Order: sequence, then C-alpha cells, then structure tokens
Amino acid sequence: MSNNEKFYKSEVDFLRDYNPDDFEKLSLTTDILIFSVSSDTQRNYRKLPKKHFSVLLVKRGTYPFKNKWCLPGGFVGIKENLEEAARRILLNETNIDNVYLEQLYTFGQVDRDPRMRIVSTSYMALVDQKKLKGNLSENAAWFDITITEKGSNMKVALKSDQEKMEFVVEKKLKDESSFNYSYIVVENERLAFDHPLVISTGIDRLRNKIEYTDVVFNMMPEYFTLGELQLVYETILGERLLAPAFRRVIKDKVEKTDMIKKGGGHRPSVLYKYKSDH
Amino acid sequence: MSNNEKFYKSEVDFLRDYNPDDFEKLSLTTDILIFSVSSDTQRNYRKLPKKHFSVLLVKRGTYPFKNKWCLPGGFVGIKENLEEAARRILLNETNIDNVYLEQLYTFGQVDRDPRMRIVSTSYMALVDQKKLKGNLSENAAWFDITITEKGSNMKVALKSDQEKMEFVVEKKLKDESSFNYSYIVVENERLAFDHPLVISTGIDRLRNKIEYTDVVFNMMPEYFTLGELQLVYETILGERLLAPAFRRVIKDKVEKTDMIKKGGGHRPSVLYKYKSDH
DNA sequence: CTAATAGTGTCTATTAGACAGTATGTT
DNA sequence: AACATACTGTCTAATAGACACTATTAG
Repeated sequence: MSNNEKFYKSEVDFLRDYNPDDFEKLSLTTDILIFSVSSDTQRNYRKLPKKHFSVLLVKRGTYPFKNKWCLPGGFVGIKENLEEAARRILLNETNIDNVYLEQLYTFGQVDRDPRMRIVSTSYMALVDQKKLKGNLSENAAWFDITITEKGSNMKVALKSDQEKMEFVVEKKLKDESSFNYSYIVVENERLAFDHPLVISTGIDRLRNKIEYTDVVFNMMPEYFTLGELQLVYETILGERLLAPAFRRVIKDKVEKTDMIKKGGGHRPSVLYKYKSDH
Repeated sequence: MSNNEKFYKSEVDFLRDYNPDDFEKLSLTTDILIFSVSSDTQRNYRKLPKKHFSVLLVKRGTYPFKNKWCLPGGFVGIKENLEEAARRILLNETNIDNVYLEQLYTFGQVDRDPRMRIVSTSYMALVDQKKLKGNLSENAAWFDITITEKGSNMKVALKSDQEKMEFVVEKKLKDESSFNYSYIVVENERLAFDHPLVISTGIDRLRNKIEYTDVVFNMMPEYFTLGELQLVYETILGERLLAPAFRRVIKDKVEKTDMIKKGGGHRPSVLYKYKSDH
C-alpha cells in the first residue's frame, strides 16, 4: 500500500466526515468595504468641485481596538449565506439596499483577531454617496483616501471631517511569475484588525475592475456629465486622463440625454446616463 | 437617538465581542482545484501530441456523495492559516510542494454540504503534470476538460482513463453593470458538493489571468518550444491563435536557449525557457 | 517527395496617445 | 474680456489580425 493510497483511504474521507479536535469550528465574519466618490463643496465658481475617493469607517466603542476605526462588519449566521450576511450588515449599518456588492477576499491569518480565531470574508460595495447622506450614525464617517506609492510601499492617508490617519502597506509578490501578491502592514496606528489589508486589496481590485467593467456607474448618480465621469476615473486611478481618449473609450457605455448642466463659469455640459445594453 | 445610532452602539460592537446563538461557530474547509495540461501519447509521428486541459479529482469512499468525484480538500485547522491548510492538503494528497497557489473564492451557501454548515475557501493550483506522475493514488485521477459554451450555459465534459462525466452550469450576471456573475448548476450527476461551481469559477479565473499574467509558465516544463506553449494557451482558452501574433506577444516573456527539439516529422524547434525579469 | 510544424515579413485594421483648436457659459 | 471647462478633429504611435511565404525535418 503506497503512502498516497493510505492517505486517500484515511485522511480525505476522514476529514470530510469527522470533526476532530484539531479541526474545531471557528467563527466567520464578513467585513464590508464601502467605496464611494464624494465632492468638495465648490469654492471657486469656475472650477469643478474636486472629487475624493472615499471609504466608510466605523469607530469602535469597545475593546479590542477601542476607539480605533474599522470597516463595518459582523458575524455570519449559521443559517445565512455569505452575501446575505453582508447585505444584512450593510442595510443595518448604512440603511441602504440594492447596492453593488462583490466578494473581495477571505482573510484568515490565525492571529488577525486578538480574541479568538476569526476568519473574515470581505465584500466590496460601491455606492453613490448621496443615497446615504443624512443617515450616517455618529460612529460612522466617510474618509477621503489619498494614495502615495513609492516602490513597493503604498501609503494610504485617510481624512474625515474630524480625523486624519494613515497606514503603509508593502506589496509583496508571492509568485514571480504572476500578479499574485499580498500585502504586509508596515505602519498602522489607528485602524483595527487587519483592515489595512482589506482596504489595500479593495483599492487594487477596484482599480483593475474599473478598466474592464462598468462598475464605476454604481458610484455615479443617474445623470452626470462626461467631465464628472472622467474625474471619478481619475480620482480612483490616481492619474490624469486625456479627454479625447476618455470620450472615445466611454462613448459606447453612455447615452446622451437632452438635459444640460449649466451654472459653472464655463461652457455648459450635456448630461449623460449609463447605457447598459451595448 | 436615531435608528442608526442605536444600531452602532449595539449591534456592531455587540457582534464583535459576543457570540450569540445565532452566530454559532461553523466549519471551514478548503478545496483545491488543481489544473494542468497533459499530452496525448503521440499517434502520428508527424503530428504534435494533442494537449488537454485537465483537473485532478478524487473519488469519495464514504457518504455523503459516496463514489462520486470531488476536489481534494479538508478542514482548516483552528491554528492554521488558510493557505497553509491548502498547502498541507496539497502536499499530503499529491506529494508536491512549492506549487503555484492562489485563493479562488469562498463558497458559503447554507446547504452546500448535507451534513452541516461548512464554508469552503477554494484555492487554485497550477502544476506541471510530469512532476506528479507515478505518485497518484488509486482514488485520484486526472480528468481532461472539454468545454462547450452555448448561450449562457457552459457544459464541462470530464474524461479520465476510466470514466466519463459532465456537468452543465449557467452563468448568471448578478449585476448588469459589471462582470460580476455567479454560476448555477443545471446538470450534475457525478460530482460531489458544489464542486461544479468551483471548477467553473476556476476555469474562468484561469482564462482571465492567462491573458495578463505569466501564470501559464507554472504549467510548463523548464524547457519548451513556442509551438507547445501556444498549444497550451489554445487548450486553456479553447480557441486557435495565430502564430505570428502569438510570438510577438510572448517574445518578451521567454528566453531562447541553444537547445533544439528534434524528432518530429518536420522542422526542429528551438527550446525556450521562461524569462521572469522583463 | 510529402506532410507537418517552425519561423519571418509585411500589409492592414484597430486602438491609444498627444495636442491643437473651437465653443460657450459665468462673472 | 477672461477664465474654465466642453467638445471635436487629426496626426502619430503602438498593437492586433491576417495571410503569404520560406525553412527544415522524418519517413
């Protein structure tokens, strides 16, 4: 009997059917990374309001990580699907529903929670911030994100009306032959758990997906100008784009309306809406 | 006190710190989707051996799903990281190590295991099949994959030396504005659990990643001809590629050696190897 | 010689980048 | 008038697709 045969006859099937002490049950949570793009209040009547890429954080009231900020999250019920749990928590904490949500990654480092073993499946939500306004709890706040990359390090500065904080993660290739990497937290004072990793992973995912999908329209109001849309792309990608090229690429995804946005100290702009059938 | 304030003061923090009955612990497993590309034994001295995209499955010896096939997998230890668990199981069941491995997706449907609530984080491994040969257990077998897509349905035919089976899944968009979709199993006789979903998700991921990363080289031997490499791409993508275009795109990723592969009834071919620094 | 793959050259079509130039609002 | 954005046209560069053509082996 070979070593492998022995294994298959015992361990695989064994593990499927039994639950020995080594494999005791663990807790599963879900954390929701809610991204949106917010606008500055307009200072100069000529200029377009500056846009900020932002994330919703919640201040913890109890230990561990008391007074630190974290992503909204909670335990997955024993009879609850993962995405259902994420939507329940999202609805409870932000009062919104029917939002774009996708599974991001499952974080399972043994020591990621100081209390006990907790594995967390994170979800990424993309919202139009106006749908939430006025409903935020005292403990929740939007933080504008500013990303600075130097070498393999990424510094993420977070700024709300009240607070400023930042963390630094290092992007580390796990495999030289692919874009398979993970992040390591280099600096972090104010964020709870391994949430810097979740945020970094989400930024990465969004920056990728914005290039080949239409997810960005989940962060837009129903009607928008192409200038505003371009600003959102620029804000998320962290780079300037050339308007003619942007318009060429985006033109099949949007539909002109007969509405026009006036009021800026410049030529008025046609309002567009998302065209899903193309 | 607003509804939201009430919520934040209670539920978020409550859930973090307590473990009420509704949120009892659950079992976490990992399933490993092992892909490789195998070659037919050569029948015509002129023709290149045909290549097959294949997956490693294990036959279950016990209930539930007795005598059905499944992906190798097992429970995650309470003090074991997710990827560590995947590597442990991979090593035990296939006797290989140092293999390309990436987290694929976490499947958590409440009813995915008939015994109890089990959430599974799947990993995808890419291997060169020659490294495994001779070590396979009786219960394990490579299945060649043939994919037929019609409309939103994908039929996956699996064929080993001994057995043939197939399943059909439907690709369903979850969000009209993105490529965020999930699969639904339409037909499945012989595969255990929700493993048709895992396989479909993995095929998708691999087909995507092969276009913008170098993952494919994890499935290649150290030295290979460009014709063989092209065949692997064609096998995984399920479409023919034009040789001049393929060579143009691939040329920066490979390095010519001074070795030559002779023996076919045709012009000999230069052997290349992967060049990671480009 | 033949069948089969190896490998190159080149034309064309498509897409991306760059920039100039015109248009039209508000103050 | 001045500024700021809206919007278009066009040149160029880079990339992808198609196909013809040459090279070289085993049998």
